Amino acid sequence: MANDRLSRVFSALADPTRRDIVARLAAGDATVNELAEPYDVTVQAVSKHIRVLEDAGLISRSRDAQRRPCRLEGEVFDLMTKWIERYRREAEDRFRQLDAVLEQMEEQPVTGTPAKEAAS
Amino acid sequence: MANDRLSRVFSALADPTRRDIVARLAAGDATVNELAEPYDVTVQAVSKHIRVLEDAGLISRSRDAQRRPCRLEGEVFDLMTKWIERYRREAEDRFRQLDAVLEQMEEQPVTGTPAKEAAS
DNA sequence: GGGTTATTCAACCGATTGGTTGAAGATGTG
DNA sequence: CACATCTTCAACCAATCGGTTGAATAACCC
Repeated sequence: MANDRLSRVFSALADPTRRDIVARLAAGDATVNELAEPYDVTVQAVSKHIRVLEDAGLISRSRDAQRRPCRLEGEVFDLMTKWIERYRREAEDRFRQLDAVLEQMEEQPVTGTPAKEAAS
Repeated sequence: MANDRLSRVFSALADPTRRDIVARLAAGDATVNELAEPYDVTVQAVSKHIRVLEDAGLISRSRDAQRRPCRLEGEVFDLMTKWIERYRREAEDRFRQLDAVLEQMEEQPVTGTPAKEAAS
């Protein structure tokens, strides 16, 4: 369950260590060992984190001898942004609508029809 | 662990059912029962999902008799968008830089200084 | 007050997660 | 080839997660 792309991306970014790794990769490519260095967990744990980020499509990896340098992939961010912006906009639109309704109610207070719909 | 705001938000949105709930709330407020109706899980399960969304600050709730209508909160989206946009921009900048470097390498191929920095 | 409706609490369960240790691959270097 | 380095695989563990059922709250309606 929750195997779709968006779920994997959000799930990957739900961990602060992984977000930190993303942040550091934004400054430049790095190997597993380099990425693992600042944290006080084993390099295997970081390797797992990187796997999660890779599966989510947030990073890609090449090969340089024994090293597997990680690179941040910008594309996936669009996927998130699109989802987020869509619902944020709708929420804001609704907010503006509510404001309008409240304004009108002020001008011309309750007459009849007790308003009780909205969702259904 | 992973108790900071951003972690809670990303984690909340990592579940497709919860994203669906957010999507539906973008169209208008709704009660727990109304939200639970379309899914084939118990209302308790949905209640838990809503709790998670509320703890993440993605929704707020009021009271209407026994009902607890849920409303989408737009603000939190900004938090995500800011984080995302920041690193997306950096990734894209780096991408452009790389392009420039490759271009220059084409014009004037390898001379000396074997270039081996970038991350550290 | 008694019954109904809406929601949550509590305890439990199987799967997943983030971590560990230890061994195995993969690859350059003496 | 032997060895060191970088990375992953495998097995395990405690904690969390998404779900369940059953009981408890909360508020309305007759």
